Amino acid sequence: MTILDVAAEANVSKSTVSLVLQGSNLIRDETADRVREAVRTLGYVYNRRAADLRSKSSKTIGVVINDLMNPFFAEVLVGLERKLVDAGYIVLMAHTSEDLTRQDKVLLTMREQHAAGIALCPALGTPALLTKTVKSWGIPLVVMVRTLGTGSYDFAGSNNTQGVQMATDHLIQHGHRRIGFLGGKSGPVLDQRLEGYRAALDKAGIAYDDSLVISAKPTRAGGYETMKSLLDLLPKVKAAVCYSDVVAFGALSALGEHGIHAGSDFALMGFDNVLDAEHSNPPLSTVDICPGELGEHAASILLARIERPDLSKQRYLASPKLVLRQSG
Amino acid sequence: MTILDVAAEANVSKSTVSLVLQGSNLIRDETADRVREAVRTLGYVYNRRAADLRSKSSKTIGVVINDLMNPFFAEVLVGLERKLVDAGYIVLMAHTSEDLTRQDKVLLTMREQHAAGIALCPALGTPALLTKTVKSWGIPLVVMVRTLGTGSYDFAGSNNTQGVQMATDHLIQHGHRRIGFLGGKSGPVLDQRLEGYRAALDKAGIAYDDSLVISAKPTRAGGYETMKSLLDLLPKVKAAVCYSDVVAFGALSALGEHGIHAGSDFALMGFDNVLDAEHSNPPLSTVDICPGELGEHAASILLARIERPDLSKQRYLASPKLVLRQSG
DNA sequence: CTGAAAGCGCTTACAG
DNA sequence: CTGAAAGCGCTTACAG
Repeated sequence: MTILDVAAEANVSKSTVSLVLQGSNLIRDETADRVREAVRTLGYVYNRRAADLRSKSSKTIGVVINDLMNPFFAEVLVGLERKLVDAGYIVLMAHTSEDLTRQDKVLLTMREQHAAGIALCPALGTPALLTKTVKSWGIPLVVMVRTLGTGSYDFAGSNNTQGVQMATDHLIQHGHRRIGFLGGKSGPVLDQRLEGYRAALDKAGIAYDDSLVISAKPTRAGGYETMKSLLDLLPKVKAAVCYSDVVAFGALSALGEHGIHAGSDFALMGFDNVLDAEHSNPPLSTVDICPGELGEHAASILLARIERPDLSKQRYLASPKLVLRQSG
Repeated sequence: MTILDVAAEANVSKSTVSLVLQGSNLIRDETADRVREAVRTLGYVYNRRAADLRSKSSKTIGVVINDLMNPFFAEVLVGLERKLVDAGYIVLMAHTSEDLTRQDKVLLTMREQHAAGIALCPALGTPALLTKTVKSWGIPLVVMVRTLGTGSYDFAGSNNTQGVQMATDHLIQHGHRRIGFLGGKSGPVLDQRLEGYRAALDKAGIAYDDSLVISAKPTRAGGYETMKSLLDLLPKVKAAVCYSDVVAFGALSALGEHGIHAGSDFALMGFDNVLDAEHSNPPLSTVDICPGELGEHAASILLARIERPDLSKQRYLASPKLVLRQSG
């Protein structure tokens, strides 16, 4: 079943069918209607891959995510996907679990599939060079969430330094002087967030104390472990800002286990404002960077780049907003 | 840059290049090496779409998910994707947000893209007929999580009735007679889980009480609302089984707000055993259906169907296991 | 406004 | 074991 069959049914040439299918206005309405009628009666299905091959275009976008288990990335992905589908694209999705080998593999696959563009949340340890590599393939790229060196590439992320500074400030304003920083693994995002933490401390004239900063994977388990360490080592600390909401959820669990009530006994701040933060136990005070919108912006940036490859470097940085709930 | 360039570089015909690229053993090792060398020096990239078009095959699988915001589905997706990628496929992902129109649209797109198979978690309200429709397209289909009528189609899900019965039994064995059922929206899964709830009650000689069953969206917000309703209307009820873990997390939040401690003051059971359940506040007692493995099984079923279209109907039903933590 | 012709980058019988 | 030829289902100048 091809356009040839449709052409025969509608008594036109296959060029005419093709033009109608593309919504061209070169064809008389009457003829176009006849073609569409034929499409319907035959149950013809457009073969987009053949069309893409011939026209050297593509309607698929590759998106590579490294941690879907984290609701933050799930929300980013949903926002991104929605926007892309609405623009007539379909997403080739791959999950790396922070595995660089896997990331290279799926990137190659997306290249073989002739993706029109790639939205990448790079796995930890990704070389900054990757942005140049993808560019050399001729595939538009938008990097998400984690910066990849200081080169020139399209990016959608958040102002991490400012955000964590706001969270830390808030704790300081409520009288806390000894404030923990929990979770996060080495990488650009941790560096930026830690910088915000230190900046807030500096501004308040509080000395930075290494033992208050406990690093771990940005997961619930990581948050749980870091909070337990903090409680064991420094039982007098009564406040902490977390690397992310997910880390904060784990910390909440550890707090609960110790019979400590977040909010009244201990002030805890998250980061991201994932949907779950509104209904955690207790509801989490956090820094809102609108994960879904971040994904939508990434999509817009990529789409713009595809349309006009010579655009100057695009950059979206979510402005953090403090959201105060019960935990801190 | 095509196989013609590679052929020229390696001094062979393009047929030979094609054969080497496909790993055929028809080509002498020496020649094959020369071709691979040419591929490397030229930086040639295989055009899989052209190959797929010509050979009428496809290495993409469509997967449609309706609620990625729910960690259960995220875990299913990750398991599914991992298995598919390892088998040499790449996934075309779409998110429906329970929107039937959107679901129809992405299904059509996947058809136009010539997906080799489709893994579908149907949106609520999907007509049972859909399995036949997709079959009529000639595309292998595996339905996930939610059954779609009683027809003959490949399916991967869990034994919901048995699972909820186990959770309810557990509560009954601990002396509870008035047990709430919280959350869940009308659909096959809710019916099955409710059936397990009633079966456990029946077996224990406890009358079913309509006012203890409170329905709502299967989200944290839904769980929060249903628990608040339960607490307001029936303050003497001290136990509940939830439609899902996510609902239970919301319920935990409402419990906390009322100063009620899950575990000692109120027994709460979840369903799914998502990763988060281990580190909620308090850690959630739940029914484990291994979401990730469910996704892997869905992949295996689909892959088997693609390999052998005439296989008899395949069905995977996760056997639920009780996981007792702090909440109940 | 519509048709005949060439071609996108591959694969696959078919010869040799 | 390797090459010449046809063709997958489309699009796109080019005529008319």
